[in-house]
Amino acid sequence: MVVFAGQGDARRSLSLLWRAEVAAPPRVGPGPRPRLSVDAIVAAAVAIADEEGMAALSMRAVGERLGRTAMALYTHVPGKSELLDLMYDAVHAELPSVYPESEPDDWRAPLTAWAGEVLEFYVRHPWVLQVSQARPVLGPHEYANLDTLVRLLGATGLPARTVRRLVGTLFPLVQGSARTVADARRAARATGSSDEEWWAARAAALTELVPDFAERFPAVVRLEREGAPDPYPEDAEREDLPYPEREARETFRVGLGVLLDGIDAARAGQGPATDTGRP
Amino acid sequence: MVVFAGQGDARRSLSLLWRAEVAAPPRVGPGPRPRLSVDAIVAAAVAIADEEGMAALSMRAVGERLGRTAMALYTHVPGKSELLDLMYDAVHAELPSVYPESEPDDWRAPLTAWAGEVLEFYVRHPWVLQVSQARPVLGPHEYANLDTLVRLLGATGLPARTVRRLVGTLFPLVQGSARTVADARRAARATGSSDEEWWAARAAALTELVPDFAERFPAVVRLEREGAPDPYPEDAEREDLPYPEREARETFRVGLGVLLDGIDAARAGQGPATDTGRP
DNA sequence: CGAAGTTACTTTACGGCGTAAGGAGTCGCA
DNA sequence: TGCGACTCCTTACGCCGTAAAGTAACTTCG
Repeated sequence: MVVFAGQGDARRSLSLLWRAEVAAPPRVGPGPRPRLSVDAIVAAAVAIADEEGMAALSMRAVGERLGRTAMALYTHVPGKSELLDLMYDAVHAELPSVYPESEPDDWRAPLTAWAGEVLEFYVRHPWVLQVSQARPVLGPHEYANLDTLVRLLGATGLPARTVRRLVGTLFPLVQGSARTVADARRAARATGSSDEEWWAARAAALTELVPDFAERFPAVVRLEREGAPDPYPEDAEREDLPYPEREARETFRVGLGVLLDGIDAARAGQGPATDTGRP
Repeated sequence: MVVFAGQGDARRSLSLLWRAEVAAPPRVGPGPRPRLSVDAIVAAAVAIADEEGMAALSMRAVGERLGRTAMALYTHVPGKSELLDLMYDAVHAELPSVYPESEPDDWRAPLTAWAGEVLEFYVRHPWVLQVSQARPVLGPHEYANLDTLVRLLGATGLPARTVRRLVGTLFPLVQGSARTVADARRAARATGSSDEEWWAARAAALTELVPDFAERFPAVVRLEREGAPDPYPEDAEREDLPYPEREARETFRVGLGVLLDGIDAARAGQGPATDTGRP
């Protein structure tokens, strides 16, 4: 009728994402009372993805969990990819937005806390790392988290251009670590022995098929021999964790520390590496 | 018959991955001459993934491209996931292993070159970033690339433990940037205007549905206003590239630079952030 | 030289997936 | 009271990975 023609798709997705913000008419009109809701669908889908992984997430599975058929979902949600967007944004609501500074002008502690919080978040919901971000989701809770990070990075005093680029650096770092931690945790859950068997079979076959491995990849072999040892005293608090996960978390700590050191260097010099205008 | 019972799976996968190394009997025996080969199958699969993306990669599609049926592949390859492993390792053969130093003891230039090379590699084969690494592939070319990185990092003089952790930091960084560059490039290919339309519809719907966006996410809004401008003189060489890709590449450069600055700091101090043993 | 055995590939089929199309039942309102 | 809007269900289509069984090509052995 009026001018809105054609853009229905973007509007539909976005109004679902921001549905809490839009004043919800308190349900009138004809038709049977709905026994399903967007929130219930999203919650069921998230539960499946959390418990059984992304591969087990199907429209039929979500419907079954709610005691409905798969097709019933399509009344409330345009399709699976939009449902994924909704799941993605919904879980991001778990992330806090306030990170106290331990002392005035302390940007490092809040940033570290933010990264740690996001790491735990990804480990709780590893499927989030598999949601394609080819086109951004643009939901409220993702924006809130982004806003938080930008605010914390702003405290470094670095120019907006640099902040923008550090955002694009911090996210992959945390995500990469989260993937490793999540994998370590999954491997630890897998019957314990069966996973070791897998590795044993793999290693045996490798040494048999590639007897000259050590000569061909000396650096890797040396690293595996020298790089792995002694859990650090600091991790005593975490002694409950299995070794691979401790390793992964330590990698995260070190990587983040190095990056923050680099930010510090950029701050001090106002940026040999960040300001690209040569003198 | 003999002792090898049970472990056939790992052996099968690994001997396929390392098949070039294993002395190939020059084909004798009965039966029709094979018109298909592992290499041909892997090449066809890689071509499909490169050209049409991971979603278009199906056993039927690979078979069709080779003028065979899908089931014909199963004579040469155990299944789709093993084929993915083979594709993954095959393309890694493109990565060089020698990165010259510009001057003696220069670890920074080779590392930067390595990261750049790997970035271009991921941009050429973005589907590689979608191959699940829950269990490592353990192929020869992946090992070669890993060995190269470890060697280059070894030149920093940092202890093996730290090197090990930096490996786990550098890969996600490059992969994250590669994802962004690849997305930017794909967006640029998509008819040009249609992608802008998508954004326009999105933005219009957003401002309509969330009129108080600027008040709720002030940091994000400020960043978008201030962080985006002026392409740098250094990028003149790249003036051919569309703006989003230039942005993504600049993010990569800056992020990597900051991380290398952090490594430099760790080297200088032998590590406030990397050596975790408190004094 | 022919039968037997091995191998490469095809055909058919099964149970999954996302979702289009159409039908059945429930409710508010004219 | 009945119309129209609405929720949910049934059925069906064309994809997917791959198991099972059949066919034809080829070497080897009797």
